[in-house]
Amino acid sequence: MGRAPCCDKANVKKGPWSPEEDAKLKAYIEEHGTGGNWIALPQKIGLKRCGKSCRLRWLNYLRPNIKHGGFSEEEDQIILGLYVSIGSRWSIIAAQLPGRTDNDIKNYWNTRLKKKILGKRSGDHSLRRPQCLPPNQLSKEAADNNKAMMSHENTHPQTLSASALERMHLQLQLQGLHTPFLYNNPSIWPMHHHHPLGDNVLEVSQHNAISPNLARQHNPNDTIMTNSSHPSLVRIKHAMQNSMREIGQEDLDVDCSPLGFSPSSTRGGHSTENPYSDYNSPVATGLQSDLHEIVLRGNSASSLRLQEENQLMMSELDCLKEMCGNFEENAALSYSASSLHPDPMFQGYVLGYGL
DNA sequence: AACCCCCACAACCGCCAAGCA
DNA sequence: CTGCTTGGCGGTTGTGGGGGT
Repeated sequence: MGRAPCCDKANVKKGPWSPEEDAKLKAYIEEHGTGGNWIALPQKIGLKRCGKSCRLRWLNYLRPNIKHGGFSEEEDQIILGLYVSIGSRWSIIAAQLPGRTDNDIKNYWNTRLKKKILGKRSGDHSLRRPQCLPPNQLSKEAADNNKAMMSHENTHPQTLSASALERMHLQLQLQGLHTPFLYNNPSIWPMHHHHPLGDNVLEVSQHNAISPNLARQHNPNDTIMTNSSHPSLVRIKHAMQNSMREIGQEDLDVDCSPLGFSPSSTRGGHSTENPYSDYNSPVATGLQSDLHEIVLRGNSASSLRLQEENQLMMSELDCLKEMCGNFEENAALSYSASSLHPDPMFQGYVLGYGL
């Protein structure tokens, strides 16, 4: 048995609101307020609309001081910065832009801003994978293939969500970086040797490992980035900090978010605070758990030798976890995990994911 | 002029969590 | 504790207008 409908769907009007309906709703709410019950409101004012529809109409269109269209360059920067940082949590992003609604920002992002950013590259090679389709195709294909993709993700942990990939694309686009490393090593690209990040991968150089164990397992063809003073990491962090400063959000901590995880614990929340601001928060801890889970899932069918290696890796990760207090070391964590993973395909995946 | 396609935006849908009886 | 109602959220669809052929 399904969920009880919020209203009598047979007797409610759908589709665009007429000026008369708008006037009725606006006049009533301005005089009486919502009464704390949207479901009962349409009956009170004689509107043949669903309560949820009334609420949405009020919040997104009729409410005072709502701005429509005409997004400024500054607003673009805020939206972009926050999207890269926290993903599609539109209500949180909207909270940073007075007069803008989450719906408005969502629409603006999906129809214009994303194209403006990602569409700069003509002949976009990142479209080689279905998850990297342009926005309009992305939503349609995502809907069509959702079940298949979910199933695929269960059995192929190296598959990134479209959202995570998109955010990585954007980050790299913002940083304007290139790479010869993964890009030049198709053997480690997951998904039928299609690069997980399209053509944008950060260039990193070989580096001292954080411990002898990490160094011991270091594949000479691989790249380990475990030192927080590594120039590339410092550069990324500064770029992130600068972009946050530019949009007037220097108090927003950029820690953790560059990993690109989308912690489920924040889904549906009502908080407008930055979920990544505290490394020891449940969200940040969840981030680490996500990484552990990814690594473990990748190892689920490992041999005994690989299991032992995995055990070693996990203890290394625990050490790193203790040390992780900022972005640089979070990046290092993902790099270490990728470098240690026994499956070359998986190494490439986490390596990319970490950025 | 008619048709088609694309785009932008409004609106809807289903899920989730909080609150309450 | 359980189940129901409600509000909030993000994803998706529907619709109308503009431009191209």
